[in-house]
Amino acid sequence: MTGRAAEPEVIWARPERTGRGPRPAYTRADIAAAAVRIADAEGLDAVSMRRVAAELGCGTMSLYNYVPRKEDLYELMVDAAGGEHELWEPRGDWRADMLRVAHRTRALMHRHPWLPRLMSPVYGFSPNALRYLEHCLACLDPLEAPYGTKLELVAMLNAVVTSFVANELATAERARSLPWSEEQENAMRGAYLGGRIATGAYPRMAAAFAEDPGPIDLEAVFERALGRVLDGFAPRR
Amino acid sequence: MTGRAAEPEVIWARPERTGRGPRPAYTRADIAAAAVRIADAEGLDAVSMRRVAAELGCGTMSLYNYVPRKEDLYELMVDAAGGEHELWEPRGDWRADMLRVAHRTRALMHRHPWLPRLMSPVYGFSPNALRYLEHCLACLDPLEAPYGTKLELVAMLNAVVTSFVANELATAERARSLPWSEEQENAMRGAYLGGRIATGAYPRMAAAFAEDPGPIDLEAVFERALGRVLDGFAPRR
DNA sequence: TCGTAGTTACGTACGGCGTACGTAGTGCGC
DNA sequence: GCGCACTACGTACGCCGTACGTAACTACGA
Repeated sequence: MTGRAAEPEVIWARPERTGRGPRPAYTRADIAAAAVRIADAEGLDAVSMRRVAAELGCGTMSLYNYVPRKEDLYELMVDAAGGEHELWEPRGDWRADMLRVAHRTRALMHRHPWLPRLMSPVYGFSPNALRYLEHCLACLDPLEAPYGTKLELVAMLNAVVTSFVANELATAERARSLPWSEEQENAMRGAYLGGRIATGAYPRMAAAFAEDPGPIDLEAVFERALGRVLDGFAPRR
Repeated sequence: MTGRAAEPEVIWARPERTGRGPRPAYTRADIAAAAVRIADAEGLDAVSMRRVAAELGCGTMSLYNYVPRKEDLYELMVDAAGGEHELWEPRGDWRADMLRVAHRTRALMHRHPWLPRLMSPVYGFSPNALRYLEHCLACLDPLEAPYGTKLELVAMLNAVVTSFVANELATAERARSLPWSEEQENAMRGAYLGGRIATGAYPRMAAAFAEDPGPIDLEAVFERALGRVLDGFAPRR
């Protein structure tokens, strides 16, 4: 063995306590909670090893006893958020159950607006992610399809929900790091877009914007999107 | 006017040349190309203002004459990549045309693996994004639906493609910043997952993994996903 | 025609980041 | 009860984005 720093590992496989040495002062849950608190209050970019350590009240480098790399801290955060997902006994209607899953996921992301950004496929197998996946599959028991198809359904639903919420939250989250307000940002991007469209170079875009001046009902758009995804998996008759 | 540093602006609205002062040494395209070259070769995290300036052969701070903030550099990159999208005259079959769009988008993301990470909804209105959108709408001319629905279709297709490719590339891109190889990473995550499943706590996951030992055909999965999205928008008969 | 305002170019510097490394103290397993 | 694996954490390094100041330069208004 040359250097042991480069040994691959998943944080979930590493035991929280090994027996030897002093009792650790914090649990993984403590650390995740601290990081989540910071991200909720000040945005994901405020989550640094130093900041989390300060929140916990310990030295910066002590954190590295619990979390080998910053990426693992992110994994902890995603898993902690996933733990808030309350599951239920499926009622036998897979469509209704999956709609419920999607709505809860959206609500979760509204509560933790940094979630979409961390929703990398890599973090897909944390303990709570496994719980969540198993629950989705349970909801899909009534659907007659191979598990492969069911996994594709879950993946697609998650993709659509994540993308939708990311869109919803985009400017709001962006505004955190900008030296001007969200309203200014929106006004300015709107003005620019209007100018571009007014050139006549994008006739269909122009028509699209001219089409319906009514306010967009995000809830309806979301519901429609979910319905379409699920329709794609309904057994043909 | 107090400070003019905080005036909101889109980089695309700012003229490349104002007339006064010395002739700029580079164009926006030069800068975008340099950044894209670095990201392609060394990963997105290697793209820093210093690195891009070095690639161009100018001082770090000179870059800020062209690009007010690093985020704008990202916008430039996304737009430059979008410029590679070759468009065509729609043939009248919106389904076939949208499939083609999706396949080209996927190919583009394979060529520029950092694209999914930058595919924030905020960058949605760069010049080439507008071109792309207009082209999608042109492809959708034969589809009898309001423009709102068509935009929803494009958004959903993009979400699915982006999520799919992000999944495809996940470990490969991740391996760039890890001190161990992609194979080690995969082996280790696989071993961990196998261990979790072997506990029996996730019976459906276990069944899913036991179901089909054959190799997954990514192309087929992709095609199926696209088909399902488009089905959701096909006019009911 | 010429002064000057608005540019470009870019060196220096600041505060922050992730984290490698070394040292000191602690408590379980042999 | 010895030793080792662990915890705690200060220091330091090399990055990062970027604010600011200075010098050279050019097109415009007088």
